[in-house]
Amino acid sequence: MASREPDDLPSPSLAGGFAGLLARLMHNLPEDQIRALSGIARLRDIPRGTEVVTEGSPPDEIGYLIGGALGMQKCLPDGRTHIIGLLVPNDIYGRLFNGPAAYDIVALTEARVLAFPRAPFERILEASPEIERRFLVNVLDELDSAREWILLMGGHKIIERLASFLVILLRRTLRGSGPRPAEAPVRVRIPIRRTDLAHYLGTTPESISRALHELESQAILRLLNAYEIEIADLPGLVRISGADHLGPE
Amino acid sequence: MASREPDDLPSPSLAGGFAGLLARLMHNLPEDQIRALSGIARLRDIPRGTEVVTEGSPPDEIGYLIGGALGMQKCLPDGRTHIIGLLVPNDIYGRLFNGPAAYDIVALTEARVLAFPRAPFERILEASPEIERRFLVNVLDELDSAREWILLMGGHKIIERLASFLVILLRRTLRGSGPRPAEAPVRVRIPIRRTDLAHYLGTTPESISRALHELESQAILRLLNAYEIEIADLPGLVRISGADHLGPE
DNA sequence: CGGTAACATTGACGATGGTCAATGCGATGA
DNA sequence: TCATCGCATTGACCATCGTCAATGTTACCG
Repeated sequence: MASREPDDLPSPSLAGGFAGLLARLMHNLPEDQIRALSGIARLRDIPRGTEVVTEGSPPDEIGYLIGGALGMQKCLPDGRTHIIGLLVPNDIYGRLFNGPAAYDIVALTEARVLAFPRAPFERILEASPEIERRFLVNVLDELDSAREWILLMGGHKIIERLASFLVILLRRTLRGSGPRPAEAPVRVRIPIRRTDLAHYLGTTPESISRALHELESQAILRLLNAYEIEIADLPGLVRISGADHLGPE
Repeated sequence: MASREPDDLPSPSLAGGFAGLLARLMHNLPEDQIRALSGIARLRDIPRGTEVVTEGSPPDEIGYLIGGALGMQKCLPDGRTHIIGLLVPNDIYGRLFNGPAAYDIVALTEARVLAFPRAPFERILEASPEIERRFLVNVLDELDSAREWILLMGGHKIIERLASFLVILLRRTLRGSGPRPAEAPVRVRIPIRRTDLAHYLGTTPESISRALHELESQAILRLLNAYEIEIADLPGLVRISGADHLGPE
């Protein structure tokens, strides 16, 4: 049970104009500003493993992730790397006005981004406070996401952390895709390898594997293959993720 | 070895004018805007245990922490609480333009803050893009702090997490206080109780205690009392923490 | 079609740390 | 001064998880 490619590009067939995407990204913006932004946007496909942003160097672009997954990671002195943030479609990366990046950003899968060259983007922001405020709100949301991860990492048992991860992944995956599919079993794609996921959750691939199969044996989910799972009991997953831990299962 | 009061107010004897503080908070701002901000600022002393911001309700003020410690915490369905962020002097809290707070903010010790009523603060921000951009940069820094914590929580052994915590605490405590005292033993005050610290690091008070005394037995630090420690071997502490950065700032 | 590479899984074992219970210590108040 | 309260510490025990080694599975390449 192992497929070698976690890659997953939903291939949004957008032909030239990004106005729709941008409108969703920063809704309620005046028409002319949407047009100004889409004028400098460039669609880029990024092969897996590419370093999109390198720690210590000021990033030369702001990116809006459309497909695939990016990981923010930090290399420790002992050679190991730690993933400290996962970017899924609809996330933004890059820094503004704010010096060099503090972390590497690496494509964990093949990825597709809408890239804004940094300088023109900043000029547009300076010229239009509405966009800047929209961006500020986006950063505040990122901050909430980060705090959510801190909460996740506080879970003692890794099955709790894994459940939290899946809940968050589910929510973020569904985010931005129309109406919520009510209460049917939902399929989710884990966009990264076990090793990366393990680093992300502060554990090991072996423990990830065991926890996943433990969840399967509890009928919380089904493992279709190494990267596709089907959530069969979402309330149960949520319960494990943080609420209930009185009895020993 | 236990003193009941972790409280600690450095008592900045500022008499009426906050211009100096504000100038440091948002340096490079024009004089008139500093004055506009200090016009609406209010100094508040907050007793320990007070809920400064309550989850779910839009905060009615933006705060700049001067003394003491605030904790951002989340109450889980099972009644436990998790600390997901620690605010030390020079930190900012509060949300702008952005809906209700996602977490409680509680005074872990007696604390002193410079409070800006939300509405006038937002008006000043809307009227002056410089301040707004400054605030954006501050939020981006907060985001970096949060990611730093995620990295910290990824450490497998709690002695690593504790060492990371102490390194970060040291840096944040020193931040904003003049030049660095070169290589002498540094005294640091842990501003919170063992239980809170344990929740923060995703562990238990017992393990915190053991890790602290383990560090002492390695001559990395000395425990003066439950809340005051003296860092005797900073490089050693950094080495154990796994990271290699003790940035300036 | 094999063969190999890359990754996931599984099992065994030992270390780390969570849990429970008991004890120590400092502050506060009668 | 003593009693008590809140918290920190310490010790014993055992569940959990990290580590190492072996095996299973899939994709890719000759």
